Amino acid sequence: MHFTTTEENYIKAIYHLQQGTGNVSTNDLAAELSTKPASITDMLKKLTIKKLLRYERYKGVRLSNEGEKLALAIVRKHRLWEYFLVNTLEFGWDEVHEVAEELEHISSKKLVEQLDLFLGYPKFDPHGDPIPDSQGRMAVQQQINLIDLALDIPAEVCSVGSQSTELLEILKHKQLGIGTKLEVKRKFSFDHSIEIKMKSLPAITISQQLAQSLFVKTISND
Amino acid sequence: MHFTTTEENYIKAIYHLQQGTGNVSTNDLAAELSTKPASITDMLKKLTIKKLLRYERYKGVRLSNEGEKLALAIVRKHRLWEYFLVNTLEFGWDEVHEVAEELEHISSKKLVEQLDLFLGYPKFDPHGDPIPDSQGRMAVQQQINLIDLALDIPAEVCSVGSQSTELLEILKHKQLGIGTKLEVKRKFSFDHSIEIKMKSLPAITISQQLAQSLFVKTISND
DNA sequence: ACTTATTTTTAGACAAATCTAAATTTAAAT
DNA sequence: ATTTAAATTTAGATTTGTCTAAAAATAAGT
Ligand SMILES: [Mn+2]
Ligand SMILES: [Mn+2]
Ligand SMILES: [Mn+2]
Ligand SMILES: [Mn+2]
Repeated sequence: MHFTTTEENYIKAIYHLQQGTGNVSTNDLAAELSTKPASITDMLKKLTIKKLLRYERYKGVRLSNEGEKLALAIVRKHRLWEYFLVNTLEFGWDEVHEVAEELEHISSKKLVEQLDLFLGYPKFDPHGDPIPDSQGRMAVQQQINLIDLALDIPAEVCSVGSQSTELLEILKHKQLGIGTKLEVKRKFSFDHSIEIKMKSLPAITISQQLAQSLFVKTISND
Repeated sequence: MHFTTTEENYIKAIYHLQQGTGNVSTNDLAAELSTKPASITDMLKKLTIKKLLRYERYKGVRLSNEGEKLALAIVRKHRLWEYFLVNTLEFGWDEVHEVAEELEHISSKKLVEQLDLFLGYPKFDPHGDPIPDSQGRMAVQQQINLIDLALDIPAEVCSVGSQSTELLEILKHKQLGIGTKLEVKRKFSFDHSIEIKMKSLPAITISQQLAQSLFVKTISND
């Protein structure tokens, strides 16, 4: 079965948005793909007929097994090309995404496998995101301690180091929690406190102790 | 200015067909692109507005300077990618064309330049066709003596080693001339004669003397 | 529970690239 | 110079992916 670039972009967008457990909403997809909700609905119907996803009107959408297989193949290509661009062609890691958005749609199976071989079967792309292997399997996401996160890398809190009431209290007060997206802006060597920035909030400083109890993963905006 | 994959394919097809001096006909383009003449006419109008070609109805078409620049950029990408596939990813030279047909439309300028650098600025692709440099310049086509042409390589007669009446006579009789497309099928070590095959004609044998007076170039069906 | 707001879907339109069938222009043949 | 044939262009229709505006369904607020 062959799919258009547009169809593949929809499948990949759904894949990224469905990582939580819930269904993906039409509006979220429209935002992700920079189109209008009406266009999303049309395409969802089309992709449902092609058996790539399970969709019920007004109830959101999830990928079928078929769809997830396709999504992983595209993500695999995207991240392998990013690795190639950075490690072989000496691109900066901040300039590869756009190019990979095009390269991920090249269809040759042999190309992907030979590229993977040539690169030495890398496990993570330049942004720290895992590269699916030819079977769609990938290494578990690296969880980095927030204290070790490099400056200006978008990340998302994915686990906490303790369940204590005291930790919960301070997290609530600072508006931090599982899923919070942030970047580290400064690190102070005096007391190892760090300054972090969350979207649409002023930067705040958190202590070494607090930072050490938070684990983050780099964000796969790929 | 940005162009669609389809537009680029038209430009490249016109480039390949206009290598002689005449204008390119609608029918020839339709055959080359596997579309119908009516579709060609529509697209020619569109590309004329975009100043990529000079077209007058019923009179055929040629690329403008703009169009030729674009064509050379696409051919450059196509042949660089072919070189990459064969020399870096260990493809066979017979399995790269289809893939390069897709890769030639990736738009990143930096990608092409870095790829060229990585490959060491190759001058010819795996089929012997010259690779345009970043300015669109390319090495002159290798002219191989027919006696040295390897078996089963499609080639085209591009010059003769003498202007003698005698040579002309035998060429005419064997239906050989400038532009004749052929492949060498066998080489006989006894007298160094060779058996050649021209499309839609039975194979014929020509002498060492005749073969030595013909020069061919490998055919750029890219 | 009822009203309002938000989300989602439908209906109808549009641009890109293609096709078929018919009309027009150019070329070839008598 | 007509007639015939071939090449090319036009006219009208189709498919894909998108849009706007209006209708329908769901969620939120009181
Ligand atoms: Mn990316
Ligand atoms: Mn990435
Ligand atoms: Mn080729
Ligand atoms: Mn080639």
